[in-house]
Amino acid sequence: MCAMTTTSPQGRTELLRPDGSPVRVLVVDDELSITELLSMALRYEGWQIRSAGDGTGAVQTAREFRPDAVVLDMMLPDMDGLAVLGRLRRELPDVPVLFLTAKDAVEDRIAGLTAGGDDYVTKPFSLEEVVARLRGLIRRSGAADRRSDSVLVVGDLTLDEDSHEVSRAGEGIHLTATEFELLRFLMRNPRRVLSKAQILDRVWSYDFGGQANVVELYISYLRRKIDAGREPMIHTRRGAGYLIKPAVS
Amino acid sequence: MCAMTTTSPQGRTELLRPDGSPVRVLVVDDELSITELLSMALRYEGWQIRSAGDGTGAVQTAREFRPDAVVLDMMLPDMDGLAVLGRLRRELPDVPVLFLTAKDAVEDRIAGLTAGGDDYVTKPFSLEEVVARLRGLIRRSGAADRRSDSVLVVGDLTLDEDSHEVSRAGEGIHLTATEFELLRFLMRNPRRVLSKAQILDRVWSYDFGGQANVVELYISYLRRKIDAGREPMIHTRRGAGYLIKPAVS
DNA sequence: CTGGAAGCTGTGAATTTCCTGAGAAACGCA
DNA sequence: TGCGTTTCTCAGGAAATTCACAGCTTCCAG
Repeated sequence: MCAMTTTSPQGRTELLRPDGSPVRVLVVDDELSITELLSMALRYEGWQIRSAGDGTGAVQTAREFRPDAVVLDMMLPDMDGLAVLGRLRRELPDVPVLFLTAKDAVEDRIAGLTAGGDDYVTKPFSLEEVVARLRGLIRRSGAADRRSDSVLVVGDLTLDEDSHEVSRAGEGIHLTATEFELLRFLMRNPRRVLSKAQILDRVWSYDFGGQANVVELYISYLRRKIDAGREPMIHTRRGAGYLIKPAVS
Repeated sequence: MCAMTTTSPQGRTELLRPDGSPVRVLVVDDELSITELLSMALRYEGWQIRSAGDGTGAVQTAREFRPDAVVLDMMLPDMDGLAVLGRLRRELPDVPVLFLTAKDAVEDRIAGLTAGGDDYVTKPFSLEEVVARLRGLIRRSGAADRRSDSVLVVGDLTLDEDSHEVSRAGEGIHLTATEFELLRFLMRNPRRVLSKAQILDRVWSYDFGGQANVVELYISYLRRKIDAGREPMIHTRRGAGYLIKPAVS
């Protein structure tokens, strides 16, 4: 009845640790709104989340929580991001870290860090991006059970999360970054109606304040590239949202 | 926490908690008429309901009531909706929340709310919509989730609440949003006569002031699409209402 | 058999929702 | 810096949906 399954609440396949327990992620940011937002979204992935508001708390929590991955803001009140990283590494030498950083402060410091297999996203980020990067990190770190499953397939449409390659019926399709994220979100929820609000919340960055019809616009772009001439896979449910499903159905 | 389903003697599927006790829902709104309306409708679902009129009361009640889901008006007298959400989350990190919000306030403030798996409906809402969304949230918040839970079946007629797809005898049928909600209401109460007043109260928003014969109209639409030629499933009980049941009977 | 009540449905108009072209602004890269 | 690409706003138009109205049919009581 309540047995552990490999199917997440969304009906997608879920990352699990080798022993079947949920993946653990530690979120470190001093802005409460950010930790809340991330905690929510990552819990929804079926992961176990703890959060900390500063470097000291992060190291402490890490020590007893033993996370499989850490989301770490580089800008913390009490400690420099690098210092936190150092101490984290002393506790958990192999844990992969996803850095959160301001847009402009990227190049200099992060570049070297990600060489070790870590990754980063810039603020403001989209949740799809964070989730995707985290999944990648966890998958590559070997903490998760199911390895090398980075390809989403819906009908004759495939999307590779690692190489960012998309093709339909074997034919390669070039997508822009936003188009790619939108399609990934759709494909991670096949045959499910996703409202424009859900899509906006998930695919666009959390501070996006624009018109909601960007979703319509990008759906329109995607259709041009994905459905173009062929049997349509992206469908509108008027008054409800959009969904993707195999063409033959 | 995980929800399971059982079938009541009336032939109606209801959500239950793992230990067999009824699902608990906390309703938070400052308008008494709204909390009353919702409490009534949700109790009718077989759920256990508590209500609160402000943020403080909501947090207090949540602490001891431990609800499985919360219906939360974004516009409360003492606290901002987001503030209430924050405190609720501290008490119950994983409880799903259904937000009630004014129609025009959608764009600005909802951003980010559906990201964590929460959902919202705009005022004025229809009860069917609230119930359906709540069922979805509760279902998805549980560890065990079977896809079939989202599919209603009556005879050879099926309705998928996730994909919003309807088919009879395997043949897909396109329904508009209102038709879909009406059919869902009928199918959730098979073999039961539903009066036009009941239907109006559940399927149309609570402030609907139009002609009562919209129900007849939409029943007519549905028949054209569902029964069209085939053995009829939607029946009129003159002077009483309508009911749906399997064709062979 | 008949009249009224209840229910059914065609017509059409108002409204909502969605799609998409055009162009401005922002971005990335050389 | 300059150029091509990407993102996004705006607005017009197309299409779908909702609903009122009114005439018609069906049912039933007397």
